[in-house]
Amino acid sequence: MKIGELSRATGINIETIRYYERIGLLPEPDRTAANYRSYGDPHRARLTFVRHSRDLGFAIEEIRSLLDLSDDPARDCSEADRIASRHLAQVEEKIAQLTLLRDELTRIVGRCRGGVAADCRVIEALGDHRHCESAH
Amino acid sequence: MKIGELSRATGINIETIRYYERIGLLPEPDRTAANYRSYGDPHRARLTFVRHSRDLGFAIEEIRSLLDLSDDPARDCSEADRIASRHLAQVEEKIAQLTLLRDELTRIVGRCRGGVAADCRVIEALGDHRHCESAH
DNA sequence: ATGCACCCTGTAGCAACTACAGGGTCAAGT
DNA sequence: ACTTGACCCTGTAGTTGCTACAGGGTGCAT
Repeated sequence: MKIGELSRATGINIETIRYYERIGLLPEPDRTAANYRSYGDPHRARLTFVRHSRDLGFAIEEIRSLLDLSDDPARDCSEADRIASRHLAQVEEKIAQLTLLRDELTRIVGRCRGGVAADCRVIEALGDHRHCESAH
Repeated sequence: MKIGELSRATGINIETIRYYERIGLLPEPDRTAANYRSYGDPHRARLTFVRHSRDLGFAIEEIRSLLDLSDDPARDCSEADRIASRHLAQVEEKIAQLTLLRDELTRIVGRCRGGVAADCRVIEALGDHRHCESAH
C-alpha cells in the first residue's frame, strides 16, 4: 500500500508518517520503481500501535521503548507496565492540576460584572495572586 | 531593579523575561550606562500579571490581548470575560479528555499479569483499539 | 589585578508535528 | 499525443513557550 492509503487506514497524516520514519519509529519501507514508499500489514499494525499510544498520551520516546519491547517477545513485560503506570500517574497529576485551575478560573470568570476594563475583576484577579484561593 | 532582581521578585527566569521582551509582551526597559536593563514597579506588576496568567494556562496571545485591555482602561471588559470563559471551556474539555484517558490507562495497566512481552496485555491493548471501552 | 557574580547579544535546541517549495509519476480523459 | 489532476518525493522552515549555550562585557571585593 502507498503512503496515502496507509494514512487513510490509520488516520495518521502523511507528513507525520514520514516524520515517524525519519526519527526511526517506523522502519524504512520498500520502494516501488518510482521511488514510492510501499507498506505492508506489519507497517500498518506498527503505525496503529503508535497512533493508539499517542492518543493515550504516551511520549514518542515511551512509544519507542514499548515498540522495542514488542519487537523482542522474550523480554520481561514489567517495563511496559512501568512505562504505562508512570504515564498513568502523570495523567492523574495533570488532571489534579487542571482541576485546581478550573476552580480558580471559574471563580475569576464568575466575578465579571461587565463594565470597563479599569473596573474589570478578571483583569484585577490576573494581576494579583492574592485573589486566588488555591495554589496553582 | 536589574533583571536578576526582577527574576527573583516574580519567579520568572531571566531568559524568559528577555524572551517576553523580544516578543513584545513586556516593554523595553531603560538601560543603565553599562547597557543593563533597569526595571521599575510597573514592569514588575506587568510581569506578575503574565506569570499568573501563564500559571492559569492562558496562551501568550491571550495574555497579549488581556494586557492590551488593561492598558486601555476605558475599553469594555467583555473581551476579558470572553477570553477567560473560552479558556475555562478549554480546560474543562481537557479535563474530560484526560479523565477518559485515565480510565482507559487504568484498565490497561490493571491487566498486567507479568510474564514476557509476547504475552503482555499492555502491549496487546496498545496495538488494538478494540480493547478499549471508550473513545479517546 | 584578579576573581566572581552578574549582565549583554545572538543563535540553536526541545517536542511533535505541520506546511510549504519545487520537483517527479501515473492513469484517465480529450 | 497531450494535458489535467491526484498522488508521490526530498528538504527545509515554521509552530509554542521557553531553555541553554557561546562568547563576550561590567562591577565590586579582596
